[in-house]
Amino acid sequence: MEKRALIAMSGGVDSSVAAHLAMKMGYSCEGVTLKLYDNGDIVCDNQKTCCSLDDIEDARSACRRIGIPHTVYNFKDNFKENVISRFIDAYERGATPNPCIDCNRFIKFKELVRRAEILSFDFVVTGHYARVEYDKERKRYLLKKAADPAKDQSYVLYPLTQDQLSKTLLPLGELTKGEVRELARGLGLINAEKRDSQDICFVPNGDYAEFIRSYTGKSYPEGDFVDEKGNILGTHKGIIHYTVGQRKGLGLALPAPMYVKEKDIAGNKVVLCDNASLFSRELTAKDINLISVERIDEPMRVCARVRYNQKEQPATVTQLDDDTIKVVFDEPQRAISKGQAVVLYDGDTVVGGGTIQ
RNA sequence: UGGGCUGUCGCCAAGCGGUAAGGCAACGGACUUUGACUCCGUCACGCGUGGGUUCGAAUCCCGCCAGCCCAG
Repeated sequence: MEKRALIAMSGGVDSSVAAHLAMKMGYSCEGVTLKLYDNGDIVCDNQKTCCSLDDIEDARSACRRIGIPHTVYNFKDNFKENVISRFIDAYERGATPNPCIDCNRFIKFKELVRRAEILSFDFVVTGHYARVEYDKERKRYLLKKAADPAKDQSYVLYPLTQDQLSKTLLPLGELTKGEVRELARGLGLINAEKRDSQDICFVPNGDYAEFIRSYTGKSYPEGDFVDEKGNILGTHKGIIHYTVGQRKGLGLALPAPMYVKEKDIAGNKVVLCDNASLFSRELTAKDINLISVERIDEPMRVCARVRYNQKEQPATVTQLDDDTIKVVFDEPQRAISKGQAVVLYDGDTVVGGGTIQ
């Protein structure tokens, strides 16, 4: 019997080509676009979103071109609860969230996979640049980097569980972005030249602090910028405007550039320092997910990324308990930020990852 | 009121007679399915103000204004 695949289609080139490739692989395919929010809910002044009405139309158009049915699932409530709320909570706690990872973890690979099962699909397909393989010896599904190192997105997929990986197909893993666009052109897809998405999808204008303010209706009071000794350097615009390692937007004219070292939520202070003081060697991460191994029993040599698009850095990881790991880098890392993900690699294989504390 | 010092881009600051360095900030762009970082570009026809000297002044001279310090 023909296996059925549900393609998560954003309206962009990548997922459209992924749909085509899934077809070619012989699956019975159906495209779905997730409605994650209403444009009226967000501050929207242009079309740079990944889930706007136009994008749904683009996805529908691509499906028609490819010759598969297209539907729209309403995930608005789920998105609000698991992505937007967590995003805001993180900023209010002084952390720096990565909503794309939450969206993958809670929406695309959890709720969508669950819905797919109910509707008796065998697989969920996405346009992520990464690879899933089954390792017979270890009897585990592995998540690996994409063949195109420039577009690799394995970092944002580290939360995938064995069960989710077993039901996930990532057809773009072996391709470069150029090849994907070439395929799209050949297929006559209208989004072949559509620009890559960027910024937070629900904050298309990039002003996330303004988004939080208008979304919550709260005000985030001004406070002091202080140096590491506690000297007051100036006044900040409200603590949610800043993130660790940030330089721009402080508005302070000091002899040398200053960066955000940490945020003191209780004191409503933003602590500033010079670049050199931003480096540290270790971190702990919670809420972990391990992929290539069941558990890290002994200190393990890995390469780790502390943010998206960072070159991996050699480190040693130890597991402290079921949900906590500690990572010690060979060299100090710049601006390790609470709320961001640390992802561990063994060569091209994702060992696992967690949320930096 | 006497004496001294200072006044150059939003902030700091070079310049000391030859046609306005630099840093910080800001703004714009590149990069980027997160926030950041980074990179590139822009940013004083004018140097408190009014005169004067000079081929030529932010740079020299005089007056005025403003600020700071000391003395009453």
